Amino acid sequence: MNRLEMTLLILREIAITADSSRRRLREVLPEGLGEAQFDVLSHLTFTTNRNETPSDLARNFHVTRPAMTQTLNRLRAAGLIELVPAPQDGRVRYVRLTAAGRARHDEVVGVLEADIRAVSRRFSNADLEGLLQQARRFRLEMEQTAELDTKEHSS
Amino acid sequence: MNRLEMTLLILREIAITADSSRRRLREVLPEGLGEAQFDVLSHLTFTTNRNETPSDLARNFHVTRPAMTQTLNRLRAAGLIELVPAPQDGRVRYVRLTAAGRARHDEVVGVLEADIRAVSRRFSNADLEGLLQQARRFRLEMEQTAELDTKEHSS
DNA sequence: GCCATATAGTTAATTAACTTACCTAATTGT
DNA sequence: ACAATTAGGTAAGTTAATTAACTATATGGC
Repeated sequence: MNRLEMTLLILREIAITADSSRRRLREVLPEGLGEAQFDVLSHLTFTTNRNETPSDLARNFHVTRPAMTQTLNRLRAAGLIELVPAPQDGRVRYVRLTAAGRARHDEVVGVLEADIRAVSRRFSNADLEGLLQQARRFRLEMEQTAELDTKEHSS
Repeated sequence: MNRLEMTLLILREIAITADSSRRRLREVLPEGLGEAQFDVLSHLTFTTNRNETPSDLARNFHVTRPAMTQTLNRLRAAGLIELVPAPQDGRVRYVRLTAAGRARHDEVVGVLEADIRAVSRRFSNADLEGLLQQARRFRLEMEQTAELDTKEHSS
């Protein structure tokens, strides 16, 4: 088996795993909280007080700004985030997680934690560390290749 | 960093990588061929002459039968698959890849191959083999945990 | 200072890919 | 022979995305 074939198989495993965890997340999400919304909520819990704007989030998640507007609207309607105006720039709004938003996120994570813990128990510390390192390297190489592609396309 | 945290980070890397490759696929897909359709096409190229039914495919992809009906309808409308009636069972139809379907699939794969090759070149044979093995093991443990969850739910 | 241009955000319309609820036809087990 | 299961499909609705077009604010060159 050559490297091309192995890389294809690695991508397949990654796709299946991502799909599987995605499916589990969907089962656990409460009524009215969609996947895209949870992803943003989750991101915000890691980056509080960084004054992120809707545009920043759109870039971060690789979606268009209207897509992010829609996601943020739903989160705001549910009271899970707030948009506060930026003092220096009248165009800009900062996205802020509310207490309710943080609570809702933590509920979901609480349910998922049991599953993730069950998986983590099957591996040694060293195995997890190795996999994490390799997976991260693989991801970085992928993104670098993707960048080259987009630059080619724009030329 | 404990095992739970490492597992979370691994899942994050996997999610990002899957998303990235998905995005690249979307860029490459020709007008009128959606992701779900390509996935089915791709699956069929690996399993020709196995007499798979729409139900089989729905199970395989973890989607409902109406979802698969829709995907197959589009593929059939584009002439990329055929549904042939099963001789022994009047309810069943077998899904068959057409020559046009195989050709369309191969075109897309041809474009993607350059990218995958670029990534594969950055890794040693041993690294890829190690990552593949670990990624597969991780996937299997995930699926096993997911199975337990669904059984709990049905009891 | 003024205007061209870029940037932030939004609205409207459309699409892909799902879901659930419900229906029909064919098969199977007792 | 007939009740229950299975294969397939229709209809209607949802989520998350897209592109096109709009408004409002900011900025850089002359």
